[in-house]
Amino acid sequence: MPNITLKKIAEILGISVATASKALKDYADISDETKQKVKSLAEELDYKPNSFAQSLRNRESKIIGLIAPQIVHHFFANIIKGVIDAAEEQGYLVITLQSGESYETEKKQLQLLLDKNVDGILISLSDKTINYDHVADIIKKGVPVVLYDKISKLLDCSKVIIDDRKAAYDATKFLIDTGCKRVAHIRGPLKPQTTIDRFLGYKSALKDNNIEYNESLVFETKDLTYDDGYGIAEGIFKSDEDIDGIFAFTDLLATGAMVRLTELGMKVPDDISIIGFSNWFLTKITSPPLSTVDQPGYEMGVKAFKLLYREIQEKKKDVNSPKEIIKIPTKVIPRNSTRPML
Amino acid sequence: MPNITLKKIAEILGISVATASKALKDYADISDETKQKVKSLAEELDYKPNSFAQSLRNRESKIIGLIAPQIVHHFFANIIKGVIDAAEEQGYLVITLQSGESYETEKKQLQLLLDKNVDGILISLSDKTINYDHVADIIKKGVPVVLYDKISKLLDCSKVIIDDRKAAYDATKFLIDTGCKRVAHIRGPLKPQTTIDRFLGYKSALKDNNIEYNESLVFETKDLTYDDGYGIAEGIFKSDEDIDGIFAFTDLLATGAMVRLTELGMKVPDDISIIGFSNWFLTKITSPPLSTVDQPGYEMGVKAFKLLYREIQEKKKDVNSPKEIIKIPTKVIPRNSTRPML
DNA sequence: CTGAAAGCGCTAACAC
DNA sequence: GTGTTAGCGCTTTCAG
Repeated sequence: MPNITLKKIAEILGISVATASKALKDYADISDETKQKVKSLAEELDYKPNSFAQSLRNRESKIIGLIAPQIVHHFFANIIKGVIDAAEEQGYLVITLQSGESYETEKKQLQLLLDKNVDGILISLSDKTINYDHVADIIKKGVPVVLYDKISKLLDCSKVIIDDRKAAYDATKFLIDTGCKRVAHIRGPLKPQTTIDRFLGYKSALKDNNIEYNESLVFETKDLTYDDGYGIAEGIFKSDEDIDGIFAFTDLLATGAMVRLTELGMKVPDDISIIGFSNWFLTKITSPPLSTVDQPGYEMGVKAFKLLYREIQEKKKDVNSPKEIIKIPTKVIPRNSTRPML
Repeated sequence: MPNITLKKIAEILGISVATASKALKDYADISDETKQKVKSLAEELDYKPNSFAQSLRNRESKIIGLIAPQIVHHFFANIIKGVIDAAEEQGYLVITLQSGESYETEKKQLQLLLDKNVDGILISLSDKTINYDHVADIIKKGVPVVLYDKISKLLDCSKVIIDDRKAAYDATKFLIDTGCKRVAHIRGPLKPQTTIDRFLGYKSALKDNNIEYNESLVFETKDLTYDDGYGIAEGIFKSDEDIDGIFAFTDLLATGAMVRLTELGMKVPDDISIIGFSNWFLTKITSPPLSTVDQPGYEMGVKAFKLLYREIQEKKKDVNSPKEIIKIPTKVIPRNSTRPML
């Protein structure tokens, strides 16, 4: 059951393959009559151009690659969804790969995508990636690359990121505005840029509100899990610093801390206000529901694809506009783990 | 900066393209010396075969398509991860698409994948899909297709599913074994096969334990959300049936019900035991942590790919082994929303 | 052991 | 307006 090819259509109609090809593409130098004949026969036979042949000729696959550190992850899943939707709208399909936060895997994945001749790559760097040559190399080769979320300032390409610093600033300010005087910060190791940025946002919100930064109000966990939040909470409870507010690096950390603090007899938000980060699904069902910062993953995915798409188009036309960095705005979602605004 | 092609390698070495090609593929009729020369030059120049040309010749893309109803979904995200990992191991890449539970979209997506000449397709049917011709058609055309999770018995192809009936049976039996006498069931509309199967499992567990099935212990919600669980709980609370156990169709439903029931003054698990379904992440952080049934998504993804892979191989060899249906076993995860086993 | 030739299906420059 | 030709890069007979 061989597939319908242009050749077959041409044979049936007694015309040349070239004419058939042009007719389907509405070339100006083909008569309307022929166009009609070709098109209707193509329709009738359910002709589908062979994508391999097209790609081989046109040197484009209409496929892009997407590398995420994780897939089973609310935020990244949303990004992936956004990318896929936006891509589909432009006739692109998406090959998704996950690095699992491993530098070696990330490197390998990148090569797999290149081997498949994807038209461009969207990548979020693994936390463990410290050398960026693998990405720099392909950028140098002229492959359109856009970094999203986990980026590196050392890489010269377009990027889409959360405005982490501002987001953290807003969250911290929100705590202060709702009456907190001694705001603690729970975060992971100061390694990824996001951690640094949120920490800086936290600090500058304090400063702008004339609260002195106090190192002993910063609690560092090993990972960013629920258990880490749960574990660190006792230290907050026992601290002599009269902590009355917590800005946690993630919702998970916040939730863990909230549960533990409640167990220890503190009332949230009356004794202590807690705000998380990401607006994960789970924040709606904690008790009390967790105030948080919404990180619009879907939108990020859409924007990332659009940037990449533009670069792909520009590459075809051999133009080269400057790299762009898009910061996606976030917003504080007040729920009941913080006090109401006065 | 043109790419390295076989032609270039052949030119440099003063041999023919054909020889170069065969040398790289270790054909028996090429001298070891030539093989070595070709291979080392290929290595040196970082030669990568052009995948389009290969695909065009070999009629295979080494890409498979994956359609899921949702991506932002713990269970499906796990499946996707499993598929991608298993595929990568065999040198396959995965194009992921989401139907968003729409029949029309599902149909369109399928076509997009076909147009890209994927070597096979993994699909989980949308809840709204009632006509299966779009899938039946491509199976008939000989495209390897494996259904996973949301399947239809009407489709003649290999399938990977959760043993829903047994899982529900086990969950219900677990409630009974831990002392529940009047077990309610919360579920969505009896539309997808999974809903039916879990309902049947619930019923037969009752029967096997000499508990009469009672229609008024079955609560049907419109959707499967937290809010639906929350909303239906009052009915359970006010019921005259002395309900002391709930088997909910999903963790979300269970969590919503648990929160509401607690608000209404019931003690979980002392007054009422609750067990959910799926072992979503959130079950670990509810209070009390929710007992549930683990649905191994990752494993399902791996198995689904393996089945598909086998079919792809068989198709190449033109053999045709019978379709296979794999049921993935689940297991009850006892946590604190149910009483301890005696 | 090696290479010439054909062809996968499509597109585009160029000729008629 | 239409057809011829060439070629994208690779694989695989088949002839030498």
